Amino acid sequence: MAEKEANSGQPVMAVLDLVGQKWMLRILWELRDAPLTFRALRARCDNISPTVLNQRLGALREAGLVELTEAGYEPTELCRGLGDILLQLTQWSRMWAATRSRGTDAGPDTE
Amino acid sequence: MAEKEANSGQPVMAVLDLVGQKWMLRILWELRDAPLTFRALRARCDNISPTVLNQRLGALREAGLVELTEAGYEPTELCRGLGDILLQLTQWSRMWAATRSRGTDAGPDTE
DNA sequence: GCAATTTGCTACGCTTTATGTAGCACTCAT
DNA sequence: ATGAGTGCTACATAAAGCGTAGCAAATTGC
Repeated sequence: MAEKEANSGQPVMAVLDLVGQKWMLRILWELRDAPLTFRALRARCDNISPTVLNQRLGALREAGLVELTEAGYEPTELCRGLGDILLQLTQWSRMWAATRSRGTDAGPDTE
Repeated sequence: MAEKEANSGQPVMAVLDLVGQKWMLRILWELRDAPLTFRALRARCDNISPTVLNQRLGALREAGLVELTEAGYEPTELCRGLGDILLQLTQWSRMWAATRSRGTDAGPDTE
């Protein structure tokens, strides 16, 4: 089916707006495995500024994608599908990196 | 923790850095179907500033994900897998939007 | 009780990035 | 030559992010 709807109002636009923000994908990706405390998550995210981290987490919580439990911040069940997509992104990135290194010879591959 | 500063060298980190930039996902998403000229792409992206658009396109071209042909900017074959992932993101976003719209008052979370 | 530690999170000054308008150099059709 | 299209740049302004410091609350140990 052809998607010819107007861009405005489309769900994907909201998602792109949300997830397209800086650090957003990284945050979700870091939470993919286990819950992390605010500080641990911050440390994983290259010591992102706590101001921004809190803004992002606020947006994610409001979007119902992340929640703060006793164990720390963790993705909700609703976020699971998004996590799968991020996993595919990870897999694709390996292929992409391999193709890249063939062209520019960026060096050894750690994974 | 399994990985630490080795994150910096992981392919997925490079991808997250690249596509995690503002407008990046949107640009790739707008190019999903047909090639677009610089100006058309700009118009689709809510009239993004040409400065930023050019920066992003430069990064995408350098990454081998987008190229400028006679028809305009279009994703490369290498970008195809990424496009599929974005398509899944689109599908997921519909489910997400649906859950959101009926979940505003049906949430067990009370604050 | 009291101090030390850890939690989520905020304040604030500074730097980086994005915005928006205008316009350049070029190509092509008229 | 003129006009309209192209990709792209300059520049001043506004917004966003950064990084350090620190707060209030909860927990732990003594």
